[in-house]
Amino acid sequence: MSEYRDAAGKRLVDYPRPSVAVDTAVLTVPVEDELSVLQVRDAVDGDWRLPGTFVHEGERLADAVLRSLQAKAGVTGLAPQQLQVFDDPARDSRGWVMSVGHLDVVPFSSLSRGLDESQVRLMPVAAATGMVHGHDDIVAVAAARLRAAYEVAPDPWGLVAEPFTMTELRRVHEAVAGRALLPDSFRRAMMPMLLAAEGKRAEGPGKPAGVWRRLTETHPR
Amino acid sequence: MSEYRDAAGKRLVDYPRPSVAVDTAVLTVPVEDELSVLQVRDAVDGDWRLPGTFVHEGERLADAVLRSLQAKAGVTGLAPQQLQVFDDPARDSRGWVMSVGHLDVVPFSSLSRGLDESQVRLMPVAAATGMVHGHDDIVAVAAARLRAAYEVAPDPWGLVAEPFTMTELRRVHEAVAGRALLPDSFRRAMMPMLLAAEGKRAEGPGKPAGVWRRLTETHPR
DNA sequence: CAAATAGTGTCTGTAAGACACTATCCC
DNA sequence: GGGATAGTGTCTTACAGACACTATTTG
Repeated sequence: MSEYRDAAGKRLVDYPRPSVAVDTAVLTVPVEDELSVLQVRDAVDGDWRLPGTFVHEGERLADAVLRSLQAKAGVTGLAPQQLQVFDDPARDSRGWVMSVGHLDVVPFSSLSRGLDESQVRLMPVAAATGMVHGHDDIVAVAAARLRAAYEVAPDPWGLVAEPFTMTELRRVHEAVAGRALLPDSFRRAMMPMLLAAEGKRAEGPGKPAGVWRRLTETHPR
Repeated sequence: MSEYRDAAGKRLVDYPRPSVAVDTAVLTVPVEDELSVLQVRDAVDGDWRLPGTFVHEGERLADAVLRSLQAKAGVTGLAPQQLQVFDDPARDSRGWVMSVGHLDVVPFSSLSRGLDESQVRLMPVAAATGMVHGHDDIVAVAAARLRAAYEVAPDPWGLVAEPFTMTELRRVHEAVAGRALLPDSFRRAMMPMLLAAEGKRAEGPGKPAGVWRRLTETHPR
Protein backbone atom coordinates (compact mmCIF):
# COMPACT_ATOMS: atom_id res chain seq x y z
CA MET A 1 0.00 0.00 0.00
CA SER A 2 2.66 2.56 0.99
CA GLU A 3 5.25 1.30 -1.47
CA TYR A 4 4.59 4.26 -3.73
CA ARG A 5 7.46 6.73 -4.15
CA ASP A 6 7.33 9.91 -6.19
CA ALA A 7 10.08 11.40 -8.38
CA ALA A 8 11.82 12.76 -5.25
CA GLY A 9 11.73 9.31 -3.62
CA LYS A 10 9.13 10.40 -1.09
CA ARG A 11 5.95 8.72 0.06
CA LEU A 12 2.61 10.56 0.26
CA VAL A 13 2.84 10.68 4.05
CA ASP A 14 6.19 12.48 3.84
CA TYR A 15 4.32 15.63 2.76
CA PRO A 16 2.18 17.80 5.05
CA ARG A 17 -1.46 16.80 5.10
CA PRO A 18 -4.55 18.46 6.61
CA SER A 19 -6.83 16.94 9.19
CA VAL A 20 -10.22 16.34 7.59
CA ALA A 21 -13.44 16.72 9.54
CA VAL A 22 -17.11 16.39 8.72
CA ASP A 23 -19.84 18.67 10.07
CA THR A 24 -23.49 17.95 9.46
CA ALA A 25 -26.67 19.99 9.32
CA VAL A 26 -29.33 17.51 10.46
CA LEU A 27 -32.66 18.98 9.40
CA THR A 28 -36.13 17.99 10.50
CA VAL A 29 -39.64 19.38 10.77
CA PRO A 30 -41.10 19.22 14.28
CA VAL A 31 -44.87 18.73 14.35
CA GLU A 32 -46.67 21.93 13.28
CA ASP A 33 -43.41 23.83 13.33
CA GLU A 34 -40.76 25.24 11.04
CA LEU A 35 -37.69 23.63 9.48
CA SER A 36 -35.14 23.10 12.25
CA VAL A 37 -31.55 22.03 12.59
CA LEU A 38 -29.92 19.84 15.22
CA GLN A 39 -27.27 21.50 17.36
CA VAL A 40 -24.95 19.91 19.92
CA ARG A 41 -23.00 21.52 22.73
CA ASP A 42 -19.28 21.79 22.06
CA ALA A 43 -17.28 19.62 24.46
CA VAL A 44 -14.58 22.27 24.88
CA ASP A 45 -16.18 25.71 24.93
CA GLY A 46 -19.82 24.79 25.55
CA ASP A 47 -21.08 26.71 22.50
CA TRP A 48 -23.84 25.26 20.33
CA ARG A 49 -22.51 23.87 17.04
CA LEU A 50 -23.24 21.28 14.38
CA PRO A 51 -22.29 17.68 15.18
CA GLY A 52 -19.01 16.67 13.59
CA THR A 53 -15.88 14.57 13.91
CA PHE A 54 -12.52 13.90 12.33
CA VAL A 55 -12.43 11.31 9.58
CA HIS A 56 -10.69 8.09 10.48
CA GLU A 57 -8.23 6.31 8.22
CA GLY A 58 -9.92 4.28 5.49
CA GLU A 59 -13.35 5.67 6.39
CA ARG A 60 -15.87 7.16 3.95
CA LEU A 61 -17.03 10.70 4.72
CA ALA A 62 -20.63 9.50 4.93
CA ASP A 63 -19.61 6.90 7.51
CA ALA A 64 -17.81 9.52 9.56
CA VAL A 65 -21.00 11.57 9.49
CA LEU A 66 -23.08 8.63 10.73
CA ARG A 67 -20.54 7.87 13.44
CA SER A 68 -20.53 11.47 14.66
CA LEU A 69 -24.34 11.63 14.72
CA GLN A 70 -24.54 8.42 16.69
CA ALA A 71 -21.89 9.54 19.16
CA LYS A 72 -22.79 13.21 19.56
CA ALA A 73 -26.56 13.16 19.20
CA GLY A 74 -27.71 9.56 19.51
CA VAL A 75 -29.25 9.66 16.02
CA THR A 76 -29.14 6.70 13.64
CA GLY A 77 -30.25 5.46 10.25
CA LEU A 78 -29.56 8.45 8.03
CA ALA A 79 -28.26 9.06 4.51
CA PRO A 80 -25.93 12.07 4.52
CA GLN A 81 -25.43 14.16 1.41
CA GLN A 82 -22.20 16.03 0.84
CA LEU A 83 -22.39 19.81 0.48
CA GLN A 84 -19.03 21.58 0.31
CA VAL A 85 -15.55 21.86 1.73
CA PHE A 86 -14.52 24.62 4.09
CA ASP A 87 -10.84 25.06 3.39
CA ASP A 88 -9.73 28.30 5.02
CA PRO A 89 -6.37 27.28 6.55
CA ALA A 90 -6.95 29.70 9.44
CA ARG A 91 -10.51 28.67 10.28
CA ASP A 92 -9.51 26.25 13.06
CA SER A 93 -7.15 27.41 15.83
CA ARG A 94 -5.98 23.84 16.46
CA GLY A 95 -4.16 23.63 13.15
CA TRP A 96 -4.69 22.84 9.47
CA VAL A 97 -8.22 21.44 9.35
CA MET A 98 -10.56 21.11 6.39
CA SER A 99 -14.22 20.45 7.05
CA VAL A 100 -16.66 18.82 4.67
CA GLY A 101 -20.18 20.09 5.29
CA HIS A 102 -23.03 17.60 4.98
CA LEU A 103 -26.81 17.58 4.90
CA ASP A 104 -28.90 14.92 6.53
CA VAL A 105 -32.65 14.74 7.11
CA VAL A 106 -34.47 12.75 9.75
CA PRO A 107 -38.19 12.45 10.54
CA PHE A 108 -39.05 14.18 13.79
CA SER A 109 -40.71 11.00 15.04
CA SER A 110 -37.40 9.11 15.09
CA LEU A 111 -35.54 12.07 16.59
CA SER A 112 -37.79 13.11 19.44
CA ARG A 113 -36.93 10.15 21.65
CA GLY A 114 -33.95 10.06 23.93
CA LEU A 115 -32.31 13.43 23.35
CA ASP A 116 -30.28 14.79 26.23
CA GLU A 117 -31.68 18.30 26.15
CA SER A 118 -28.70 19.85 27.88
CA GLN A 119 -26.41 18.59 25.11
CA VAL A 120 -28.63 18.39 22.01
CA ARG A 121 -31.36 20.73 20.78
CA LEU A 122 -33.44 21.60 17.72
CA MET A 123 -33.29 25.18 16.48
CA PRO A 124 -35.35 26.79 13.67
CA VAL A 125 -32.93 27.36 10.81
CA ALA A 126 -33.70 31.09 10.76
CA ALA A 127 -32.57 31.32 14.41
CA ALA A 128 -29.54 29.03 14.17
CA THR A 129 -26.94 31.75 13.73
CA GLY A 130 -23.68 32.70 15.35
CA MET A 131 -22.02 29.28 15.15
CA VAL A 132 -18.26 29.07 14.66
CA HIS A 133 -16.27 27.55 11.77
CA GLY A 134 -18.78 28.59 9.11
CA HIS A 135 -21.46 26.28 10.46
CA ASP A 136 -24.07 28.96 9.72
CA ASP A 137 -23.15 28.62 6.05
CA ILE A 138 -23.57 24.86 6.13
CA VAL A 139 -27.08 25.29 7.48
CA ALA A 140 -27.92 27.85 4.80
CA VAL A 141 -26.61 25.64 2.00
CA ALA A 142 -28.32 22.58 3.46
CA ALA A 143 -31.67 24.36 3.71
CA ALA A 144 -31.37 25.66 0.15
CA ARG A 145 -30.54 22.16 -1.13
CA LEU A 146 -33.53 20.74 0.73
CA ARG A 147 -35.87 23.44 -0.57
CA ALA A 148 -34.83 22.78 -4.15
CA ALA A 149 -35.48 19.06 -3.70
CA TYR A 150 -38.93 19.66 -2.19
CA GLU A 151 -40.00 21.93 -5.03
CA VAL A 152 -39.96 19.13 -7.58
CA ALA A 153 -40.99 15.98 -5.69
CA PRO A 154 -43.34 14.93 -2.88
CA ASP A 155 -41.39 14.74 0.38
CA PRO A 156 -38.28 13.22 -1.25
CA TRP A 157 -36.54 12.75 2.12
CA GLY A 158 -39.43 10.84 3.67
CA LEU A 159 -40.31 13.23 6.51
CA VAL A 160 -43.91 11.98 6.54
CA ALA A 161 -44.76 8.28 6.82
CA GLU A 162 -46.86 6.59 4.12
CA PRO A 163 -49.72 6.64 3.63
CA PHE A 164 -50.29 10.36 4.20
CA THR A 165 -53.06 12.85 3.50
CA MET A 166 -52.54 15.74 1.10
CA THR A 167 -52.72 18.17 4.02
CA GLU A 168 -50.00 16.33 5.94
CA LEU A 169 -47.79 16.42 2.87
CA ARG A 170 -48.48 20.09 2.30
CA ARG A 171 -47.69 21.03 5.92
CA VAL A 172 -44.25 19.48 5.58
CA HIS A 173 -43.62 21.21 2.27
CA GLU A 174 -44.73 24.50 3.82
CA ALA A 175 -42.29 24.03 6.68
CA VAL A 176 -39.43 23.31 4.27
CA ALA A 177 -40.34 26.19 1.96
CA GLY A 178 -40.82 28.56 4.89
CA ARG A 179 -44.08 29.91 3.50
CA ALA A 180 -47.73 28.97 3.01
CA LEU A 181 -48.59 27.04 -0.17
CA LEU A 182 -51.93 27.19 -1.98
CA PRO A 183 -53.82 23.95 -1.19
CA ASP A 184 -55.33 23.60 -4.66
CA SER A 185 -52.21 24.40 -6.65
CA PHE A 186 -50.17 22.16 -4.37
CA ARG A 187 -52.59 19.26 -4.82
CA ARG A 188 -52.55 19.59 -8.59
CA ALA A 189 -48.76 19.78 -8.72
CA MET A 190 -48.29 16.71 -6.49
CA MET A 191 -51.04 14.40 -7.76
CA PRO A 192 -49.14 13.13 -10.83
CA MET A 193 -46.33 11.98 -8.50
CA LEU A 194 -48.65 10.21 -6.04
CA LEU A 195 -50.59 6.96 -5.96
CA ALA A 196 -53.97 6.86 -4.22
CA ALA A 197 -53.88 4.45 -1.29
CA GLU A 198 -56.69 2.48 0.32
CA GLY A 199 -58.79 4.09 3.02
CA LYS A 200 -59.49 7.56 4.28
CA ARG A 201 -58.65 9.49 7.39
CA ALA A 202 -60.39 12.23 9.34
CA GLU A 203 -58.97 14.47 12.05
CA GLY A 204 -61.95 15.77 13.98
CA PRO A 205 -64.89 17.05 11.90
CA GLY A 206 -64.91 17.54 8.16
CA LYS A 207 -64.74 15.36 5.09
CA PRO A 208 -62.23 12.54 5.59
CA ALA A 209 -59.09 13.00 3.54
CA GLY A 210 -57.89 10.49 0.97
CA VAL A 211 -54.49 8.98 1.64
CA TRP A 212 -51.56 8.65 -0.75
CA ARG A 213 -48.22 7.03 -1.38
CA ARG A 214 -45.23 8.32 -3.36
CA LEU A 215 -44.77 7.21 -6.92
CA THR A 216 -41.26 8.68 -6.95
CA GLU A 217 -38.44 7.10 -5.01
CA THR A 218 -37.61 8.52 -1.65
CA HIS A 219 -34.05 9.46 -0.72
CA PRO A 220 -32.01 6.37 0.34
CA ARG A 221 -32.09 5.81 4.08
CA MET B 1 -0.06 26.89 16.47
CA SER B 2 0.55 23.24 17.33
CA GLU B 3 0.17 23.73 21.07
CA TYR B 4 -3.27 22.15 20.99
CA ARG B 5 -3.65 18.81 22.80
CA ASP B 6 -6.83 16.75 22.97
CA ALA B 7 -8.17 14.77 25.94
CA ALA B 8 -5.65 11.99 25.19
CA GLY B 9 -2.80 14.49 25.16
CA LYS B 10 -2.34 14.15 21.41
CA ARG B 11 -1.88 16.74 18.70
CA LEU B 12 -3.91 16.74 15.48
CA VAL B 13 -0.88 15.52 13.55
CA ASP B 14 -0.59 12.48 15.81
CA TYR B 15 -3.66 11.00 14.09
CA PRO B 16 -3.72 9.59 10.55
CA ARG B 17 -4.67 12.14 7.90
CA PRO B 18 -5.43 11.81 4.20
CA SER B 19 -3.57 13.48 1.37
CA VAL B 20 -5.86 16.02 -0.25
CA ALA B 21 -5.76 16.71 -3.98
CA VAL B 22 -7.69 18.96 -6.34
CA ASP B 23 -8.75 17.96 -9.85
CA THR B 24 -10.33 20.46 -12.21
CA ALA B 25 -12.64 20.29 -15.20
CA VAL B 26 -11.61 23.32 -17.27
CA LEU B 27 -14.45 23.94 -19.71
CA THR B 28 -14.48 26.11 -22.80
CA VAL B 29 -16.31 26.53 -26.10
CA PRO B 30 -14.04 26.42 -29.15
CA VAL B 31 -15.24 28.59 -32.03
CA GLU B 32 -18.29 27.04 -33.71
CA ASP B 33 -17.87 23.87 -31.68
CA GLU B 34 -19.29 22.06 -28.70
CA LEU B 35 -18.55 22.38 -24.99
CA SER B 36 -15.11 20.90 -24.36
CA VAL B 37 -12.93 20.00 -21.40
CA LEU B 38 -9.18 20.37 -20.97
CA GLN B 39 -7.23 17.13 -20.52
CA VAL B 40 -3.56 16.69 -19.67
CA ARG B 41 -1.34 13.67 -20.09
CA ASP B 42 -0.53 11.86 -16.84
CA ALA B 43 3.18 12.09 -16.03
CA VAL B 44 3.31 8.49 -14.82
CA ASP B 45 1.10 6.35 -17.04
CA GLY B 46 0.57 8.65 -20.03
CA ASP B 47 -3.22 8.48 -19.86
CA TRP B 48 -5.33 11.58 -20.44
CA ARG B 49 -6.76 12.97 -17.22
CA LEU B 50 -7.92 16.23 -15.61
CA PRO B 51 -5.23 18.57 -14.35
CA GLY B 52 -4.73 18.29 -10.59
CA THR B 53 -2.25 18.50 -7.74
CA PHE B 54 -1.87 17.88 -4.05
CA VAL B 55 -2.79 20.76 -1.75
CA HIS B 56 0.14 22.40 0.00
CA GLU B 57 0.15 23.31 3.65
CA GLY B 58 -1.70 26.55 4.38
CA GLU B 59 -2.99 26.75 0.80
CA ARG B 60 -6.61 27.37 -0.23
CA LEU B 61 -8.13 24.76 -2.53
CA ALA B 62 -8.79 27.41 -5.17
CA ASP B 63 -5.13 28.41 -5.08
CA ALA B 64 -4.05 24.80 -5.51
CA VAL B 65 -6.32 24.61 -8.56
CA LEU B 66 -4.76 27.74 -10.07
CA ARG B 67 -1.26 26.44 -9.35
CA SER B 68 -2.00 23.10 -11.00
CA LEU B 69 -3.53 24.73 -14.08
CA GLN B 70 -0.54 27.00 -14.46
CA ALA B 71 1.91 24.13 -14.04
CA LYS B 72 0.14 21.38 -15.95
CA ALA B 73 -1.60 23.30 -18.71
CA GLY B 74 -0.10 26.78 -18.84
CA VAL B 75 -3.48 28.35 -18.15
CA THR B 76 -3.93 31.45 -15.97
CA GLY B 77 -6.45 33.91 -14.65
CA LEU B 78 -9.35 31.68 -13.68
CA ALA B 79 -11.89 31.51 -10.87
CA PRO B 80 -12.41 27.88 -9.84
CA GLN B 81 -15.66 26.73 -8.28
CA GLN B 82 -15.73 23.77 -5.91
CA LEU B 83 -17.89 20.79 -6.87
CA GLN B 84 -17.54 17.76 -4.60
CA VAL B 85 -15.18 15.50 -2.71
CA PHE B 86 -14.23 12.04 -3.95
CA ASP B 87 -13.56 10.14 -0.76
CA ASP B 88 -13.38 6.45 -1.65
CA PRO B 89 -10.38 5.30 0.43
CA ALA B 90 -9.48 2.78 -2.30
CA ARG B 91 -9.70 5.09 -5.29
CA ASP B 92 -5.97 5.89 -5.38
CA SER B 93 -3.42 3.06 -5.34
CA ARG B 94 -0.79 5.32 -3.82
CA GLY B 95 -2.58 5.53 -0.48
CA TRP B 96 -5.31 7.44 1.33
CA VAL B 97 -6.13 10.32 -1.02
CA MET B 98 -9.21 12.52 -1.16
CA SER B 99 -9.79 14.64 -4.22
CA VAL B 100 -11.86 17.78 -4.40
CA GLY B 101 -13.35 18.22 -7.87
CA HIS B 102 -13.53 21.75 -9.29
CA LEU B 103 -15.06 23.56 -12.23
CA ASP B 104 -13.32 26.34 -14.08
CA VAL B 105 -14.26 28.10 -17.31
CA VAL B 106 -11.95 29.93 -19.68
CA PRO B 107 -12.66 31.72 -22.96
CA PHE B 108 -11.25 29.79 -25.89
CA SER B 109 -9.42 32.92 -27.05
CA SER B 110 -7.19 32.94 -23.97
CA LEU B 111 -6.65 29.18 -24.13
CA SER B 112 -5.80 28.62 -27.75
CA ARG B 113 -2.32 30.10 -27.49
CA GLY B 114 0.71 28.17 -26.35
CA LEU B 115 -0.69 24.71 -25.63
CA ASP B 116 1.75 21.84 -25.99
CA GLU B 117 -0.52 19.56 -27.99
CA SER B 118 1.30 16.37 -26.99
CA GLN B 119 0.59 17.11 -23.31
CA VAL B 120 -2.64 19.14 -23.33
CA ARG B 121 -5.77 18.80 -25.44
CA LEU B 122 -9.42 19.87 -25.62
CA MET B 123 -12.03 17.14 -25.79
CA PRO B 124 -15.80 17.51 -26.27
CA VAL B 125 -17.40 16.64 -22.94
CA ALA B 126 -19.49 13.88 -24.54
CA ALA B 127 -16.29 12.20 -25.72
CA ALA B 128 -14.19 12.73 -22.57
CA THR B 129 -14.82 9.34 -21.00
CA GLY B 130 -12.68 6.58 -19.58
CA MET B 131 -10.59 8.72 -17.24
CA VAL B 132 -9.42 7.26 -13.93
CA HIS B 133 -10.22 8.36 -10.35
CA GLY B 134 -13.81 9.38 -11.16
CA HIS B 135 -12.67 12.23 -13.39
CA ASP B 136 -15.54 11.40 -15.78
CA ASP B 137 -17.93 12.23 -12.94
CA ILE B 138 -16.25 15.57 -12.29
CA VAL B 139 -16.75 16.51 -15.93
CA ALA B 140 -20.42 15.48 -15.80
CA VAL B 141 -21.07 17.47 -12.63
CA ALA B 142 -19.14 20.46 -13.97
CA ALA B 143 -21.10 20.47 -17.23
CA ALA B 144 -24.40 20.18 -15.38
CA ARG B 145 -23.45 23.07 -13.09
CA LEU B 146 -22.48 25.18 -16.10
CA ARG B 147 -25.70 24.37 -17.95
CA ALA B 148 -27.80 25.38 -14.95
CA ALA B 149 -25.95 28.70 -14.74
CA TYR B 150 -26.37 29.42 -18.45
CA GLU B 151 -30.12 28.77 -18.34
CA VAL B 152 -30.81 31.79 -16.14
CA ALA B 153 -28.24 34.40 -17.18
CA PRO B 154 -26.47 35.66 -20.29
CA ASP B 155 -23.02 34.02 -20.50
CA PRO B 156 -22.36 34.26 -16.73
CA TRP B 157 -18.80 32.94 -17.10
CA GLY B 158 -17.84 35.49 -19.75
CA LEU B 159 -17.06 33.14 -22.63
CA VAL B 160 -17.86 35.89 -25.17
CA ALA B 161 -16.23 39.32 -25.00
CA GLU B 162 -18.39 42.43 -24.73
CA PRO B 163 -19.94 43.89 -26.74
CA PHE B 164 -21.48 40.88 -28.50
CA THR B 165 -24.29 40.28 -30.95
CA MET B 166 -27.33 38.24 -30.00
CA THR B 167 -26.25 35.51 -32.39
CA GLU B 168 -22.78 35.25 -30.82
CA LEU B 169 -24.38 34.97 -27.40
CA ARG B 170 -26.84 32.35 -28.61
CA ARG B 171 -24.11 30.22 -30.23
CA VAL B 172 -22.27 30.00 -26.90
CA HIS B 173 -25.45 29.12 -25.04
CA GLU B 174 -26.22 26.47 -27.64
CA ALA B 175 -22.77 24.94 -27.17
CA VAL B 176 -23.21 24.86 -23.39
CA ALA B 177 -26.75 23.48 -23.60
CA GLY B 178 -25.74 20.95 -26.24
CA ARG B 179 -28.77 21.70 -28.41
CA ALA B 180 -30.15 24.33 -30.75
CA LEU B 181 -32.10 27.20 -29.17
CA LEU B 182 -34.92 29.13 -30.83
CA PRO B 183 -33.52 32.52 -31.89
CA ASP B 184 -36.68 34.46 -31.07
CA SER B 185 -37.39 32.86 -27.71
CA PHE B 186 -33.72 33.19 -26.78
CA ARG B 187 -33.69 36.87 -27.67
CA ARG B 188 -36.81 37.58 -25.63
CA ALA B 189 -35.47 35.66 -22.63
CA MET B 190 -32.09 37.43 -22.67
CA MET B 191 -33.09 41.02 -23.52
CA PRO B 192 -34.16 42.01 -19.98
CA MET B 193 -30.69 41.04 -18.76
CA LEU B 194 -28.81 42.96 -21.48
CA LEU B 195 -27.99 46.58 -22.21
CA ALA B 196 -27.92 47.79 -25.82
CA ALA B 197 -24.43 48.98 -26.74
CA GLU B 198 -23.36 51.55 -29.32
CA GLY B 199 -22.83 50.45 -32.91
CA LYS B 200 -23.75 47.53 -35.08
CA ARG B 201 -21.87 44.68 -36.67
CA ALA B 202 -22.37 42.66 -39.86
CA GLU B 203 -20.75 39.37 -40.86
CA GLY B 204 -21.11 39.14 -44.64
CA PRO B 205 -24.51 40.04 -46.10
CA GLY B 206 -27.66 40.65 -44.12
CA LYS B 207 -28.94 43.26 -41.71
CA PRO B 208 -26.19 44.29 -39.29
CA ALA B 209 -26.74 42.99 -35.78
CA GLY B 210 -27.09 45.22 -32.76
CA VAL B 211 -24.50 44.71 -30.03
CA TRP B 212 -25.06 44.23 -26.30
CA ARG B 213 -23.46 44.19 -22.88
CA ARG B 214 -24.46 42.21 -19.78
CA LEU B 215 -26.58 43.88 -17.14
CA THR B 216 -25.89 41.03 -14.74
CA GLU B 217 -22.51 40.52 -13.17
CA THR B 218 -20.17 38.01 -14.76
CA HIS B 219 -18.49 35.33 -12.69
CA PRO B 220 -15.40 36.72 -10.86
CA ARG B 221 -12.19 36.18 -12.79
C1' DC C 1 -33.56 42.84 -57.96
C1' DA C 2 -32.31 38.13 -54.90
C1' DA C 3 -30.08 36.26 -51.00
C1' DA C 4 -28.96 36.51 -46.35
C1' DT C 5 -29.16 37.72 -41.72
C1' DA C 6 -31.61 40.51 -37.84
C1' DG C 7 -35.50 41.38 -35.46
C1' DT C 8 -40.94 41.70 -34.36
C1' DG C 9 -46.07 40.35 -34.16
C1' DT C 10 -48.91 37.22 -32.78
C1' DC C 11 -51.19 32.76 -32.05
C1' DT C 12 -51.36 28.62 -29.13
C1' DG C 13 -50.74 25.36 -25.48
C1' DT C 14 -49.49 24.74 -20.79
C1' DA C 15 -49.31 25.75 -16.10
C1' DA C 16 -49.51 28.55 -11.76
C1' DG C 17 -52.30 31.63 -9.01
C1' DA C 18 -56.61 32.79 -7.35
C1' DC C 19 -61.20 32.09 -5.91
C1' DA C 20 -65.70 30.25 -5.95
C1' DC C 21 -68.03 26.29 -5.68
C1' DT C 22 -69.29 21.31 -4.32
C1' DA C 23 -68.62 17.04 -1.22
C1' DT C 24 -68.64 14.66 3.08
C1' DC C 25 -67.83 14.19 7.57
C1' DC C 26 -68.92 15.42 13.15
C1' DC C 27 -71.86 17.54 16.32
C1' DG D 1 -78.85 22.06 9.95
C1' DG D 2 -74.18 24.28 11.02
C1' DG D 3 -69.38 24.13 11.17
C1' DA D 4 -65.29 22.19 9.45
C1' DT D 5 -62.23 20.09 6.36
C1' DA D 6 -61.46 17.88 1.53
C1' DG D 7 -61.55 18.34 -3.12
C1' DT D 8 -63.00 20.35 -8.07
C1' DG D 9 -64.24 23.87 -11.83
C1' DT D 10 -62.76 27.50 -14.03
C1' DC D 11 -61.10 32.22 -14.95
C1' DT D 12 -56.93 34.98 -15.42
C1' DT D 13 -52.24 35.80 -16.30
C1' DA D 14 -47.74 34.69 -17.83
C1' DC D 15 -44.69 32.66 -20.70
C1' DA D 16 -42.30 29.26 -23.91
C1' DG D 17 -42.70 27.38 -28.45
C1' DA D 18 -43.74 28.09 -33.02
C1' DC D 19 -44.04 30.45 -37.26
C1' DA D 20 -45.00 34.09 -40.30
C1' DC D 21 -43.87 38.47 -41.21
C1' DT D 22 -40.96 42.88 -41.61
C1' DA D 23 -36.24 45.28 -41.76
C1' DT D 24 -31.71 46.15 -43.51
C1' DT D 25 -27.75 44.94 -45.43
C1' DT D 26 -24.42 42.80 -49.66
C1' DG D 27 -23.79 41.73 -54.34
